[in-house]
Amino acid sequence: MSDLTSQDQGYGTSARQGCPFHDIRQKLRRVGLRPTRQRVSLGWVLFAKGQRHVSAEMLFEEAMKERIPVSLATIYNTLRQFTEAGLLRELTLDGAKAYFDTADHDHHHFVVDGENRVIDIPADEIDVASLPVPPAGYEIARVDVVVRLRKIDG
Amino acid sequence: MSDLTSQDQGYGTSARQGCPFHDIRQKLRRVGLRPTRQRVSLGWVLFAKGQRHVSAEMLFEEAMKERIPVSLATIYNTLRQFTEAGLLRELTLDGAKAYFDTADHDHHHFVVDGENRVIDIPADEIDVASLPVPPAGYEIARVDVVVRLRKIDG
DNA sequence: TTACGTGCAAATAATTTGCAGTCCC
DNA sequence: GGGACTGCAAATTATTTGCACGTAA
Repeated sequence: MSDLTSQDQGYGTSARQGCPFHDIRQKLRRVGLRPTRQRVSLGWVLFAKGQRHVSAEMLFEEAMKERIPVSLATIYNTLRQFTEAGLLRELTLDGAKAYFDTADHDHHHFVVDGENRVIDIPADEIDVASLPVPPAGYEIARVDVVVRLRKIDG
Repeated sequence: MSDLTSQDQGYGTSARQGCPFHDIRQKLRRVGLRPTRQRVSLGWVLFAKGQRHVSAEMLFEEAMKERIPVSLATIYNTLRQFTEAGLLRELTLDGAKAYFDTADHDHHHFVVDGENRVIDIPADEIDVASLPVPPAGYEIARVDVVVRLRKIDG
């Protein structure tokens, strides 16, 4: 915020393959969020750089690595705002940490019991037949399937 | 612990319908947990009294209501131990709170977005066809389906 | 008896919030 | 310029832990 004023949009030219910054800005505007420097940068990490599952801490470290000046509080705010805007999905696993994944496709998740790792299950590899009837007054907003894995004894 | 010594096992005779305390003791012994006063009492609340989904806080309040002298730390310990023993299942939803449900049947869950409410989906009302192939070295331990509900706009 | 369990209070860990300064439109 | 956004640090919330005492086997 003080030592990076000259890197307003680029964070080094090598990171600009495909120049997705404009796309990110559009994406943010479309959901009513001001494309601020932090949001655009974090959006780039999440949507252009291929980070699919992150916790607040992971995104923070990723941002540090990319020389994106951002505070942890803003990471939390941004994850929340992106989630509320529908750009991300919260995925809460055992333990107290929340994970977020990019929400642009329909998929489910493998999670390994003790590990902090989440693996996508492509939508066509799983099939939920016969959804239950929701209680009166409610409709199904979405269905999350979490397939918990166990290391094969070895 | 000091004012309830005379209620060692009964907590009032009216609560003993069917006298499930012995069953609870057996259940605990079977999984290698000493049937202490607290564990038996909490087990009774969870398994005999029909409490199906609880958070630590809910179980604590329930225990207070039943005049079961138990500390919050013991609630946490007990929930953890029961879960490790396979008597309970942890169900982590959005937000920081963990929920636990009795694990003796195969079922999934409805959850309503903003509310602290969990509703069982009977196993026969949902059907996951075509499970995905787990990554090499792993096997599927269990599949959790969470159907998120939204109040029909009113 | 003796190891295991429990209660208390203090310690952690993740996340949120209040407020002063900053930036986008 | 003005309201939305960010950063910092302090506050909250859920949960864990260390240790002295109590209790089941």
